[in-house]
Amino acid sequence: MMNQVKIYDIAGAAGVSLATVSRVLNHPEKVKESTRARVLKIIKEKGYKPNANARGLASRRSTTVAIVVPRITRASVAEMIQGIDDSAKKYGYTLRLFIGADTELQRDLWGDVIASSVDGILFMNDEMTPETFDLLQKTPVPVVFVNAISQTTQYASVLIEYEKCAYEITKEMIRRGNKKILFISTEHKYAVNDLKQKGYEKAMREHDLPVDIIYSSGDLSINEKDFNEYLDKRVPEVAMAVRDSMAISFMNIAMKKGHRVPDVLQVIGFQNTRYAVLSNPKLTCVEIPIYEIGNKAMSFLTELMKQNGDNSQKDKKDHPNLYVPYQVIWRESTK
Amino acid sequence: MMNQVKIYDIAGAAGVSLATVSRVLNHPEKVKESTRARVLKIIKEKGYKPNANARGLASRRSTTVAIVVPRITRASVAEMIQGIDDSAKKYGYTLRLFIGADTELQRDLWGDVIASSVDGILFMNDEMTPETFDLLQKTPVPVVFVNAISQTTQYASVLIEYEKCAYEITKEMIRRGNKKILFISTEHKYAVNDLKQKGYEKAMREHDLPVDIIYSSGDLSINEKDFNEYLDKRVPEVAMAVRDSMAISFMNIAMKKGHRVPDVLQVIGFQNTRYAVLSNPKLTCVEIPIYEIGNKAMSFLTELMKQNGDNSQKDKKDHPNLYVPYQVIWRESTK
DNA sequence: CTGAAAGCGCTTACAG
DNA sequence: CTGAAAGCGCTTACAG
Repeated sequence: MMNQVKIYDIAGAAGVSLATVSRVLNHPEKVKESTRARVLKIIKEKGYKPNANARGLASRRSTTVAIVVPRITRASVAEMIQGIDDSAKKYGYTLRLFIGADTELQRDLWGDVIASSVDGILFMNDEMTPETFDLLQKTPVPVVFVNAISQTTQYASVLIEYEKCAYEITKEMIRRGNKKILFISTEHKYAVNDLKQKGYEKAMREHDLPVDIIYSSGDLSINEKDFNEYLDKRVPEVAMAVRDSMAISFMNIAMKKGHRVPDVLQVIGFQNTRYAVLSNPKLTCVEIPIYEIGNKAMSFLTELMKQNGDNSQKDKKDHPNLYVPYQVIWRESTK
Repeated sequence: MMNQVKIYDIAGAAGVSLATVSRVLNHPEKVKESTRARVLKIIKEKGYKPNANARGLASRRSTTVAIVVPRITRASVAEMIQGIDDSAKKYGYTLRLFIGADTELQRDLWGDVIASSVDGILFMNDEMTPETFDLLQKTPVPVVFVNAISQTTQYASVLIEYEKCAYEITKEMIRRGNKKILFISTEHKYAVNDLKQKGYEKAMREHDLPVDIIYSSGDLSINEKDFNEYLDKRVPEVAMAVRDSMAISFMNIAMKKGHRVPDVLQVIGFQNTRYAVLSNPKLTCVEIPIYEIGNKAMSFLTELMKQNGDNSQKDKKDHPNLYVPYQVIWRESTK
């Protein structure tokens, strides 16, 4: 086991006090050019890195942010984290990862987040029970919602305009002459899926077309059962699902029943995961720029953290939602 | 901004010293039943959580482990992290996430890992340059390789027996009467893919069958080009790819060229991601129990961390690889 | 521009 | 079983 090099070692080797070494790292402009260079050289030679715990404790800034997600295996989470990480690196922040949904948050997880003394929180959970809201209120550091909505203007959200987006693509399919348009959503209520549904319904109603929605599980085998039953009764002209995986699952089952895609049935997904390109035919879908969302959320959080440091007494101001542009990727599952 | 409750507040409210509060949390058996209950009650009421930085600094144990991965968006990483997290929760550990490949490790990232004073490291990177090995050697906390190989017995690896696994499935396809078996690997060298290839080659040679390997990119559009070119020349009876996504991509292209799967061409992937179930036909593949691998790696790491605390002077012992059982999931892409 | 000193919020021998 | 005290490795007013 190595002895890690400490700030004392650097100070000793450079012939200065600890304070100076610390300043070289944290306020370089306050140190004379020549001594700064000398100290820096030794820091490099010895490979010195200040202990994050000690630094965090003394400065009350940990340059660490927490990512809080309900599940890490959700299709979009990994890429979002990649976006967050790239931005975090740019600003010199390090990441802590907390995985858990509402119930875990209630129990202990949020306490762990706070105790870890992060400087800010990226919150990706979409269930906002009153209890969770309460926890958020007691949180001493800024929180940004990432691809989720905060339901209050007190917290910033970074996401796309889901309602508008679903509205527009539905309208476009109507314009192309389709009337029987199915909307496939999740059984479990997610705020963002509700928004998509609202957009779909609005477009359908504006054209006096019948709203047709099924709610299914995130579990593929349950999906298959539900979709089989549905397709035994009728075949829509267009099926639009809140997730790529559900769209593809629906498409595969319809094709097995002999309905040709896109001739008879057209299928549209949401997200543009890799699934969309690996499906056969390739899936048309709304591309959610999830990397961008993560990236932007992190950089916005750095701004809030800066303010939070400057004037912690100032009362919380309202934060608008930040919208990231989306686009539709037309592929083989539509004509 | 809330004032976080400190250990002093608890001590004050309970009418005991800080030391006692601390003991209640860390060595409850050393505290009298009645005072323990009283302190615990107040801790709960006030929602007290010890500051992780301070605790880490004072105890030299942060109950935090680092996950180090080259990319978070790799197909298997999310599920592995889920496995790690579930185990970490059980043992009371918290996670830090460091994303970066070999070059970033060299530059700064490994230094960040060390500075964050984690108690242990879960290392998932598959490039082990001599420089990286050097960094590992200087690391003051235990390291466990997760679904990667350490190339030295000094570090434990948790993974499956890739070579054996590829050997056996190749042999099985030979037994079923196939002779033209293609192996599809990545352009970029990954140690685990080399193992798979070795197993494939061994089986082929044992039966005097010609080894046929193509190396392609992880990028799907480049894949498609490579696979198109290959298929213009010949069609194998079996194609086996190191990743599900490559297998599916190959399968889709072959089908577009009119080769029926599985009648003419059979396809096998590695991993058993969700892609495998969303493909049409559904993909046969070797299931890598990636969740289990993460889970087991974390629990093994806790053991090493315990030892590391007990006797940090003891010299490093050799650690064997820990193998997790795999299985083949036969689906529609084979007959 | 630099150093001595206090303090961040804990834990842990050491006494008693 | 409990408390007073030292110390973990830093940062940051405060003097000079």
